Amino acid sequence: MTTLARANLSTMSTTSTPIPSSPVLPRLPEELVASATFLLKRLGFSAKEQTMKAYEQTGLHPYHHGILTVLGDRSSETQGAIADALGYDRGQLVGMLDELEERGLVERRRDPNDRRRHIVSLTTDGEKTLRRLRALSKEIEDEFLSPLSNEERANLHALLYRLAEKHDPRCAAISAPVSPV
Amino acid sequence: MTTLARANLSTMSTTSTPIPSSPVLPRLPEELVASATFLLKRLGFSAKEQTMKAYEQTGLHPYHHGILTVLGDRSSETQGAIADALGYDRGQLVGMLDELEERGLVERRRDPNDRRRHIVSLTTDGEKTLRRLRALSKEIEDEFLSPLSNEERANLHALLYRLAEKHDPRCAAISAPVSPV
DNA sequence: TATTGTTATACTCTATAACTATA
DNA sequence: TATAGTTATAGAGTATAACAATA
Repeated sequence: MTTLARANLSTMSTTSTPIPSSPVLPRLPEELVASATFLLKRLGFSAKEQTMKAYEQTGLHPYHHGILTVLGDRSSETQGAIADALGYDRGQLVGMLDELEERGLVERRRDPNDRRRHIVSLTTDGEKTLRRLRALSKEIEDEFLSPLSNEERANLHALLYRLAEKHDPRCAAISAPVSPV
Repeated sequence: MTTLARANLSTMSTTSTPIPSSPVLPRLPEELVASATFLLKRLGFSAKEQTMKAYEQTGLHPYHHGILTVLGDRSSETQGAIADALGYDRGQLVGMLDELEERGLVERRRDPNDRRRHIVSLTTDGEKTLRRLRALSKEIEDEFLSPLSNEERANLHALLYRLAEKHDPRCAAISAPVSPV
């Protein structure tokens, strides 16, 4: 606002006649914006930022949501299976599960058949929290995709999915492709 | 909301999996893969990883490319303008420019009109390196988008750009002037 | 000896703010 | 006093490896 106007003025005053066509507005080189990969990286970062911001109110991180989702999907899993499914490091997962357990959202019990293993499952509170996080995620997604129509959103998803099949094989292990609108 | 067809396979109960190469790939919950935002975050990360990997051979980082591109586009800029254009932190930029300067790719000179400022520009070697990095980036992009046809790539880029206009205003069209409020 | 979960360590980013020299 | 560039530092995040219990 005022800082922009001031910067503009000072720049104009220091040089005699630079290029009058564009104002001094910080913009990315066209060349970079023309790259889909570049946009993908920037938007992925924006999406992550916005998601984390929105999750602050819950006291949980998006990766907590990931864990709860896996457990909601498969009812119970060993820690190793959870880590592998999400691509998390097993050592890191321990701390995340500690936090979820402290809040009473998941519980760990020893596998009687292999006492090295912990079998993790959702508590009732965990299921409730999962439903809340699902709703929150839907809000975030709706906001993030708001510039696009429903058809465009489906189109985008289909294209991203095609890329994910190749670059993020964990996404591709599902049998069927996306059904367009 | 179910844009994906139901996965018909349970975890490990199937023995007739037609894919012989990979054993049992741990998969993400369908619910997550169904989210375009989720895919965007994962793919953004993959793209970043692959780019950094490819840049290793050059001894430079992708953010170095960003800086060189800005300078190639605008011939010379102050450090603050470079940082603002790319969204980098000014403090961080100093170190990056040190590295580029040590390699003789850019040069800093004092602005005689305002001796606080450094005006940065490409050297001849810097221009050559920029051309090399452009070619490398093109290769990376081509590889990353390889599952898509040319038309699909253009389609994807258009959709991503629409999102970037909202979430990463630095990407917004050059022609769009700012209405001073 | 290999594997599951755990813990500790070290290294990379990033964000913040103090500092200088100019204005 | 405010700004451009520089430097230092602390915190988060991440990657790695050592470790105990069990197979």
